[in-house]
Amino acid sequence: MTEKFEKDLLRGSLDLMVLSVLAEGSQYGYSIQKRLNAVSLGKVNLAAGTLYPLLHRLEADKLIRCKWDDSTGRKRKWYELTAKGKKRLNVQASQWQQYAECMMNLIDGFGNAKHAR
Amino acid sequence: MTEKFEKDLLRGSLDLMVLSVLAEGSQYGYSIQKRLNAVSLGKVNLAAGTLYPLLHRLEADKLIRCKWDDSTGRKRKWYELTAKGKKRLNVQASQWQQYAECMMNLIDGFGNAKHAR
DNA sequence: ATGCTATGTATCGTCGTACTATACATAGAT
DNA sequence: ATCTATGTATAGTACGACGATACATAGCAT
Repeated sequence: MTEKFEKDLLRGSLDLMVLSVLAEGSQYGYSIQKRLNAVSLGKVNLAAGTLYPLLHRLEADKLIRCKWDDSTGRKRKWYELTAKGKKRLNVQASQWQQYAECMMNLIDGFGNAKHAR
Repeated sequence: MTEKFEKDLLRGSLDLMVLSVLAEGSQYGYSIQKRLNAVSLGKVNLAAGTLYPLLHRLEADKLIRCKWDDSTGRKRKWYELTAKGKKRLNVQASQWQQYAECMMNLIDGFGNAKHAR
């Protein structure tokens, strides 16, 4: 049974996750949600009440821009990265990797699969 | 100039960090603060207002236990992991590693040192 | 002696964000 | 006709990291 990550684990990296997904190409809210769920093997399952405010925040910060499209039957709000958003993605990703390296050093030896079972 | 990590990045992993440090041996608050600062190359610099409530929380959850010691001149509150704390450390570390793997897949290609400079 | 810095622990109020619950609407399937 | 999946949205809540503040002592410099 795949369990969700503890919510606070994701805190601070959800923005980065969404920006990363959008870097693969334009998406709308619901598809971002499904995509994150897929790449995380079910462990990231954003509630709508998390995702949409987050998208609105990114948009307010000019990191993404959107346009409505109802030409395909469904009314969807498509998002894409702005130039500022791409820059932010690089900065955030870089910072996350430093953070990860730091954590790895700290927890090295604990929680390895072979010990945790 | 080394900059601190964004605070929200740490949220959800500070407990794990502190548990990891205590797994190296008993420490008191101030020394934990200094130790985290050292291993993170200055990027984790916990404010006292962050650390002490955190320690009290871990203690309330029986993950750590403490005893005062003023035999060395300084009055210090020494903390050590409980059995429950060690278990929690393994679980949290394992979960963090899964989270990290997931993030790596997502942000692979962004923020690499060679791209970010 | 006096002041400054580092050490050491503690609490309070604020802010941001992830969550649940709720709401609404349409498409497709049974 | 009803149920599920799709699709977007807001309101209220919970909680942790932070800055500000407080207090006390040790050691050092002037």
